[in-house]
Amino acid sequence: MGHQVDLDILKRTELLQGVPDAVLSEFLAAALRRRVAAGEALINQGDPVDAVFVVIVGRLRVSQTNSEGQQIIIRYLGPGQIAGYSALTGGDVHPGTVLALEDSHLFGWSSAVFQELMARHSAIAINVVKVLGARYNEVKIRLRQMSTERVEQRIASTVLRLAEQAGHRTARGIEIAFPLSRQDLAEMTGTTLHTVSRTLSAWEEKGIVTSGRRRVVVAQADALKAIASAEK
Amino acid sequence: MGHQVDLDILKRTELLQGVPDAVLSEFLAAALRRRVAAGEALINQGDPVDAVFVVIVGRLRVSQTNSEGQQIIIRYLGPGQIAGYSALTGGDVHPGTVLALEDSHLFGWSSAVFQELMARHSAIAINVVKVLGARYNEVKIRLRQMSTERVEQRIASTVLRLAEQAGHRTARGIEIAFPLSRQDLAEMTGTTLHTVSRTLSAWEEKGIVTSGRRRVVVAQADALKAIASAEK
DNA sequence: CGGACTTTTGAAGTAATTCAAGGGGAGTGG
DNA sequence: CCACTCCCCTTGAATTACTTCAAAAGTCCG
Repeated sequence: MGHQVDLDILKRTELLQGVPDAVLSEFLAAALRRRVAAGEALINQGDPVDAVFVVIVGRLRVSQTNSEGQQIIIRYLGPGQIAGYSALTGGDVHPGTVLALEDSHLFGWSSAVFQELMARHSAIAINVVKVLGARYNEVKIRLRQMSTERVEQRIASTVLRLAEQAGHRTARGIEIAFPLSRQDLAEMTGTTLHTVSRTLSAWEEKGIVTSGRRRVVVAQADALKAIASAEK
Repeated sequence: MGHQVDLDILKRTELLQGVPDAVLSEFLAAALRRRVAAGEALINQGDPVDAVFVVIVGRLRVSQTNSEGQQIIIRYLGPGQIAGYSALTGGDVHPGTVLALEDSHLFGWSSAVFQELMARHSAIAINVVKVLGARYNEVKIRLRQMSTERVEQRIASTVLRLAEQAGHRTARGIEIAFPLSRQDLAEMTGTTLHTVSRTLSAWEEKGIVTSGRRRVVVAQADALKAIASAEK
């Protein structure tokens, strides 16, 4: 892979967009490359923080597990996105697990290196502020949804969000581009796989979605929007 | 208020700690002062973002309301803490409301001024990253609690957290230093005031807490910890 | 002391979980 | 190529944690 190609990739990440080429070169020089096979963890919850990563190719899932072993899915990561924020914010252990769903390729920087780069280039720190602010707002909205909405609404918003983020137009509707089980949806919406299954079955009967083994296709996005906003 | 006194105040805020005096003077020179009376809003949800604030004196509550008018409490703010992040992260409207619970006094900076100061002093941007990272982690933990824990556990963790953040030792135990209604606790834990009332009554019977009109005193913090971690 | 707000508690109702059992699809190995 | 096995999904039935509805009893403040 050529230097210029790598620069172009970095330039499109949320972390480094709008940064001058000279600075990008510096980042590239300091970057370590990391490959993770599908099913392997890039970061394990509780691990000491040593580096921050940017996804180049692949898809990963960020989750958090409590002491009883119950897990929730925080978010999915795709190309251009940051994994392992704690190296930026000064945490000492990773608060969650980052698992590769597909074979993935990432650039990374050790905490110390990144902290130093961030101190020297405030544009980078400001990018981090923007990205973290966006994540913070997203999670606050999910918290509000968990507090005030019923399961069906939450599943509807979640499916819609995933269709937007990772949707793929097909003849039958918008297909979510990665394998998504009932259990996964349950861990995103704070319910059980049984309830998700019943809900999807009901929607399927009405023609709102088509779904199968780890696969969800949204046929009528507006119907889902109506459900999500409690217009029942 | 003297210049040096103001500097000492700024120095202790989460936003400006560890920053050289010269830079602090610059911030002070650019700061606007704002007073908000108890019961008044500093920021209203949906308002265009124009400034960011730091609490000097007082206590405020950050909440978010959905389209049905249901409200959740995101957090409480005390001296040294930031109100109105969106001016830092580049949002265009405020995602929540910040209401003064007591007469409060704040320093503020317009978005443009702060963005400029942050660009010139990466130490500030790095402080913001740290603070945002901490908030992000807190909200993720609350999201996990909302997803995986029952109401009683959530009320227990919330009361414990508040006792830690704003606790005041008294003869009867740790008293939460500000007025806290059943409704407030309900909006923090995603339940109803009825359930909170029943829960507190049950705890009171066991001697774990004492509580009254908008007042909560934790008598047995370890018992609450046991409940919070599902050791029943 | 009136009146507004907060809290309490019972009773009924319900959304969602838990328990339980079975079915189906995809991959594997004989 | 078929049978076996592992996942994942589905669906009923019973249970329950929590909400909703309703009414009354404090408590604080002007």
